[in-house]
Amino acid sequence: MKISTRGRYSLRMMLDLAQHYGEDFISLKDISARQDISKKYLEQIIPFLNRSNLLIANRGHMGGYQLSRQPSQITIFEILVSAEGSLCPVSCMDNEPNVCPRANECITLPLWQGLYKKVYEYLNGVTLQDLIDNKTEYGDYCI
Amino acid sequence: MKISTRGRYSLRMMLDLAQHYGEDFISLKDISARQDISKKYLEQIIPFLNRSNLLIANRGHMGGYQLSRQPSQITIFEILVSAEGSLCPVSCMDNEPNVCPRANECITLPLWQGLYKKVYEYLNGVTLQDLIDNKTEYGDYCI
DNA sequence: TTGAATTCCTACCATTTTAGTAGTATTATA
DNA sequence: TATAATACTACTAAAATGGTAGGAATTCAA
Repeated sequence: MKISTRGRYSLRMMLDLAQHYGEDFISLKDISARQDISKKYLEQIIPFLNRSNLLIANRGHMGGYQLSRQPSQITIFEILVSAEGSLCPVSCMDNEPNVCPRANECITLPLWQGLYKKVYEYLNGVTLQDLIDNKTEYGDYCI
Repeated sequence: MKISTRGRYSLRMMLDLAQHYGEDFISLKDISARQDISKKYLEQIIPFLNRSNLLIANRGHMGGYQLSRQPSQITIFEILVSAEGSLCPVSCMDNEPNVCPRANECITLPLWQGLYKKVYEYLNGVTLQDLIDNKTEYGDYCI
């Protein structure tokens, strides 16, 4: 039930790009230096975001990346799904529904669906801009 | 961001025990047969629940397990935390807070805290009895 | 008091996932 | 054409996941 580094690093990359939104293309070298994450690893992660059309990429000299939309138009849900794949809490919810033969009588499925709904609603309600503006609502919940 | 089989199997075990609450001790052999999960694997998983005082265990002939409380007094959150360890979405939230040196200026931490709050509130609001009664609120959310 | 049923404990193992590193090809621009 | 950047492919070490196996300890009933 953890977000992997792929998801966390992806979010930090996207936030870095959001904080430089409106400027020229931002290179992974710069992001790597600012975020202190190996550039080679960022190279490996960024295709997931690129495929989801969250970015505009430019190769070659002076190349790099830009957000394809304004930071206020990109939700955290989109980013994490792109980076991590499905955020469904159980894999039997992925792809087509009811792929599990027990789905109809499964007493736990409604629980997982309800949990997913909460996760979706929350993460889809927060944008990159919200995080930059520190607008996130949260409590002191830990452990 | 997936619940592992340890968490899912634990929940199914607890539900099985809940459905036989008030009866004698229930053996893993019976649970294994009903739930179609290897008894040997259940043996390995159940100590996590036992340590959290969710169960009463009895060894030997006619032994087995019982819930230590009524099904309406055991929340899904308790079960999953016992089985999976912390449900915090990022490991930097585990154990003592602010263990990460960047915690104070971390722009993403409030997001993870907010997400955890939602997960906690939801899973702590559902009991074993709720699942048995099919009282879970959920939507049609799936990828 | 012996045998069967059961939990409890420890060790082992194969597979998959995670978190990278490395090298090289490709592309764009100055 | 040199250079700076992405893009792609392959490799790898370590950890987590999802088990299996064997036997010790315990309890009860015949």
